[in-house]
Amino acid sequence: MTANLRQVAERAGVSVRTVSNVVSGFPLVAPQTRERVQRVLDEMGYRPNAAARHLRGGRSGLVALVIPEIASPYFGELAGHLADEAEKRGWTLLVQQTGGDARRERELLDGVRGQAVDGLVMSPWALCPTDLRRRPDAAPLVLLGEQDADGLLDHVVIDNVAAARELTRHLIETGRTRIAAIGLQPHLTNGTAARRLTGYRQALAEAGLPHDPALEIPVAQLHRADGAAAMRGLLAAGIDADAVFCFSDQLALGALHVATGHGLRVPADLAVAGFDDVEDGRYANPSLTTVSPDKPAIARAALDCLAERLAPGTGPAPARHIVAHHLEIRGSTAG
Amino acid sequence: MTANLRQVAERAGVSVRTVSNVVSGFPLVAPQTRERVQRVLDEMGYRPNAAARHLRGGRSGLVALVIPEIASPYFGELAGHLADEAEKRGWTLLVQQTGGDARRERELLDGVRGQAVDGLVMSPWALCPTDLRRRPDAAPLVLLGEQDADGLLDHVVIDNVAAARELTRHLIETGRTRIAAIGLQPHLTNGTAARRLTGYRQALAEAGLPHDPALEIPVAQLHRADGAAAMRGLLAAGIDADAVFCFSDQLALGALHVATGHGLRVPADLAVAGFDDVEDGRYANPSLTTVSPDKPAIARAALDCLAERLAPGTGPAPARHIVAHHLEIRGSTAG
DNA sequence: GTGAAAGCGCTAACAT
DNA sequence: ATGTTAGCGCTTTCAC
Repeated sequence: MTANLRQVAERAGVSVRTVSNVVSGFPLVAPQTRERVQRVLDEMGYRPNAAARHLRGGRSGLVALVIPEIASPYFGELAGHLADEAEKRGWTLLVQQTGGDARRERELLDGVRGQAVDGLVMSPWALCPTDLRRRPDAAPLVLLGEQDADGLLDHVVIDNVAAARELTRHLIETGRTRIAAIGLQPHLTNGTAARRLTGYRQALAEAGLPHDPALEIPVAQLHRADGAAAMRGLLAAGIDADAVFCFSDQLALGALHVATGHGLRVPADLAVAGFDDVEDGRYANPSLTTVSPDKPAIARAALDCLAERLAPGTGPAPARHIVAHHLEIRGSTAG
Repeated sequence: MTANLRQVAERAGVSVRTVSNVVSGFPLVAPQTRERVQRVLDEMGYRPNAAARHLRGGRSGLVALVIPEIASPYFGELAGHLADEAEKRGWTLLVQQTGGDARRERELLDGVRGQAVDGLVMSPWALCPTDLRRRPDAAPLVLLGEQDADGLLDHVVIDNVAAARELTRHLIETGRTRIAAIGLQPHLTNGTAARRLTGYRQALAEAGLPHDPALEIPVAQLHRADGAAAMRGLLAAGIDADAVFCFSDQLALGALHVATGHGLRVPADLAVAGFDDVEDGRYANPSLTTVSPDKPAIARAALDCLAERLAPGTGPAPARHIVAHHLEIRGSTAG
């Protein structure tokens, strides 16, 4: 076992109290005592025991990231930023996967194992705001993505309506008129897809383009396979789209793969655009036009939010935190 | 605060001991008592306090994944499998990023914040086996990737030499004779790239093909950008390769992007192959031939290894755990 | 400026 | 089969 306070105290000939003071930087210690204690501390390679601190003080230094799956590129990139930001604040990030399953989301919210975390950053798919709020004296929670829970829960988002409208407008400006939208998720409580659809429809309406329900394609998940399936469906149905706007880069990469395999030239015959700006998109052939959310800012906003809730006092009311985004125009729409 | 054992005991009219027995499933409790206590437990929504358990028993239920970056698709997919496997064993996975930096690797090994974990799964880039072994009474450690540390440290690997040889042989069998290898990393302590190079050279030698140092390209990192840069260098130097074997899918996707952008037809003019079988590769245009390591098996092997070290007794000597792989032949080499 | 000691919630050794 | 209690390592209140 590693040395504890009592052992250090004995060796340094002082009390546990004094050693604790030195370790925690408490000011009222004689400089000479401090120095001697510090030397013993170093000699013995003292490390504060996290469990004891946690038991005593109530803080574990752990923040949980609760997401459908870490293997998804978007969540992977986000997790990277969150881990970095957490580190800066003296926290450590822990990952819990839900697979988008309601029971698992509930379990993790209630803290089956997460009980020992100081806060949660969660991207819910199956639980609605009402469910999410039902958690007696639990750790602070901040949500990622649209939730229709303004004022009830903290959540970090980009302006999905505006972003989808901008991207659709870009497609229209480059001459496309038959623009499909792939990625509706009517089965999810998470309102992100719905907002993107709204932005898409707004841009069409603004341009005076007709709105064709046959061009709005739902998907089961946001994986490449789902985008591929949607594209195959579009082609099989003989629907003559000249652009597809996918609600995630993964969907777009799947669609791009199928379109190219079908002999379509992108972007000449068909423009393809995505959402998220994950690294895969940049190196696709052709590289993918997409909406780029400011991911480091999302990570910062989420952790700032938790930090505020953990600070003494109740902090501000739960809010919708909007983070910047920009359009990243690349070869798949503007070759 | 949530209810504790004492409060439950009072309400149920028994001692803490009995409640503890019920919670932990200790057999010697009268069925009738057990039932009554369980009811109170449920009523009060009792949750064991992780910090107290940890302080008392020494187990935190946490396993740290220490890797260069979680945003990399390979590590993302692996993290997903590790999180699932950890969950099955009652562990929670925590992520620590090193950026491949030696000081940071050292820090995390010594447990700056990781001190409270039951074990570490690490992919070292900067520290050598000697450094890795220098850690007094720390948590069990299992390494991912080649380490030249047989018998000294537990590590989980695939047979990189064989895998690289098989892939190179496949390229030769499809008629390629000028095969470049992209991904040498002479600056890393991690011997993975070196073994893949060995396998590549063996296959060339077996086929009686000359070995050309100009075709062996080192890279700084394993990102798509590095693969792209290497491919650009190859083209700029006017080197007439008919295939490139990249030591990661990320490198291959970068190379593919540049080759295609240069007007090369893949695989007709140039075959491109990768390593890792990450999902991006499957949906690339054309889809990427690659070596597919059994990632779920890697996750299982790593955690089995930690579990053995944590079990009472010292367990078997540190060993090299070899996991299966197979060749995944796709359009980028065999269109 | 420093020491003594209580107590966070749990497990397990020791009693009965 | 169940009750009592020491003690894990730390922080902090209360004394001096």
